[in-house]
Amino acid sequence: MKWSQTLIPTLKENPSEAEIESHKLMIRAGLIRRITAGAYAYLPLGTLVLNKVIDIVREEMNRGGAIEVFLPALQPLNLLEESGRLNVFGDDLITFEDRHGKTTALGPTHEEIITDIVRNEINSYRQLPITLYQIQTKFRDETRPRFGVLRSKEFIMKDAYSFDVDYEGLNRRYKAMYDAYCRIFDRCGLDYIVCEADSGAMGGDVSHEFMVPSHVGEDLLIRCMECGYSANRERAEAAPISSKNNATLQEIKEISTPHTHTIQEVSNFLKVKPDTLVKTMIYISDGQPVAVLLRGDHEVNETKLTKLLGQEAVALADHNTIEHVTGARVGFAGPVGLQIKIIADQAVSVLRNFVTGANKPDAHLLNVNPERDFKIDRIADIRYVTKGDRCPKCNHEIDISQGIEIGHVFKLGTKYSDALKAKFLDSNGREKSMIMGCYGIGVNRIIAALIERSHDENGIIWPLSLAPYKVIIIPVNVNDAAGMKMANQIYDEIVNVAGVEVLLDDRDQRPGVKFKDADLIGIPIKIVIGKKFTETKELEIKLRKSGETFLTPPGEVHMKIRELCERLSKP
RNA sequence: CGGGGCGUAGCGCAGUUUGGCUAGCGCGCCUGCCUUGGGAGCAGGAGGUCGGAGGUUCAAAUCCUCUCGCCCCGACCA
Repeated sequence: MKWSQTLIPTLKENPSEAEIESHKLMIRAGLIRRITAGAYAYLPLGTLVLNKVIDIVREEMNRGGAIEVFLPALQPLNLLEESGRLNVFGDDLITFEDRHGKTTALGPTHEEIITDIVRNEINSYRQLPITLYQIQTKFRDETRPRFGVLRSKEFIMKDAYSFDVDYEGLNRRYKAMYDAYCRIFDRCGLDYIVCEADSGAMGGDVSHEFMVPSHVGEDLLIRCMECGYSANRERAEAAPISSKNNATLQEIKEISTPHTHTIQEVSNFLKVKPDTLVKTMIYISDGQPVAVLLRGDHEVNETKLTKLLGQEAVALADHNTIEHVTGARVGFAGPVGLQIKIIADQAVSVLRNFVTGANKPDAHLLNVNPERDFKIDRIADIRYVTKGDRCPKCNHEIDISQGIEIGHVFKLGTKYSDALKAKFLDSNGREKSMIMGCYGIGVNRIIAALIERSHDENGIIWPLSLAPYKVIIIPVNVNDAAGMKMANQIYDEIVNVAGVEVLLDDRDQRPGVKFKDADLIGIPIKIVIGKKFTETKELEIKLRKSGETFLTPPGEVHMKIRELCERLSKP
């Protein structure tokens, strides 16, 4: 492609709309333009990169045994009602009314659609297993689109769904997809971490997230640098806190604490650290209030709590219920004297002589101790891991960092096949629910995540596999006939080499402009026809990433390019 | 949805507090000259309903009311 023939609108200055590097660079390099909040247009360069990613995803999904389909973005509400997810998605769902008054949604994901197809078309174990996937635009009315294509209202996703006759089959399918994901991200040149994740609103039991470590990531990664344990925030566990606390039990004492509602206020008022306080939170589970005890510096993990209580969801009790149950305003609840079930976090169970609310207005209790002063009904891990916690596997100190989620694989089990009655007859003629898995990749996010990890002060640094063009030819002076002739000759040669896309910067611009632009758009290999060519008839080949430079006679250029491409495509 | 900020030329911004504007600056764009190894120089030029609507005033980018859009923090988020 010749630069003058395409549209690559580069910008010298940073756009005011962008906050993070990848977003700034995608705009400056002319990959994307914002059309409205959370929706971006891909310009020619961005489209080329997008297609590179899609090609890789498609190849590896096919290799992993998945079969491509293409589902509609328009979805009827009744299927979402049937699966019970209409409420789950709530306001995130983008809907509209058609001319007949029927409400239709723009698909946020496609479990229901694919399950509907499969339940209609597959009836026998003989037709299973099967994994179907598509690459489609998804729509979610994000409360706050952010960071360019990292969180947008409209985004491209590769989503795959597997259907098996049993869990052994699901495990094989899961492994095949997991492996395909590794190949995809490897080929994209991404550094990624696989971490255990909770399956969240998707349902199901086991799941893994593929994360790219980045300080702009919106997810927290809990990792052990010693043994490799990694999990997301919802899922991560900490090693139990040692119970070797031999402190003598002190006498319980009530103390006046006017207007101290929060842990911080109590902590300041009593001049004690938050980790010697215990907070008592009243939750509603199955319609009944339960008390949840946490150390003052810890936060409740509602995902763990929900699972522990065996509920679909739990919620904090409202103020009236709290006052009714505890006899005091919010902020003064404590376990002593409570008539409801008490669940204590493991970290609380090993504390001695701690401070709690007194279940009276403006009062707290000092030197509270379990067993002596109240009874714990259940001890469990119900909190988020925090700094200072230790690895549950090897007890090394845990590391907490941020990451961008680029892929997620779930074992769904029968959540959707039960809800939507996707059943088959097994070899004994018995009807069974299909065992499902689902597997997603954020295609746009791969691009943004890659740029976050691979850029310098001059611009993007593409890996060969995603580069919109592998080679850029820069004739330093387009008015120099000999140089231009050579540029065109080299262009013709390389353009015919399979798989080596080349861009010829034929603009009548000063060399500085062309060099800056070439660096900005991140083309891996640069061929410069300038001073050296005039002097010695040699061409200069320079690598974007390392800055390495080679001088090559024109006759050997295409061999050299081949060689460099081979070298650069190795990890 | 709560809190904060911003809408002035394609992009980045000044001017708004204290009304006087025929609205300015840098980049980009167009023409010519000159220049050609890291975002050159000179000269000339085009480009604006100051987000929109209404109001106050002799006079509004500037003050008031409403409205639309965008960004940031939070809440939210397979």
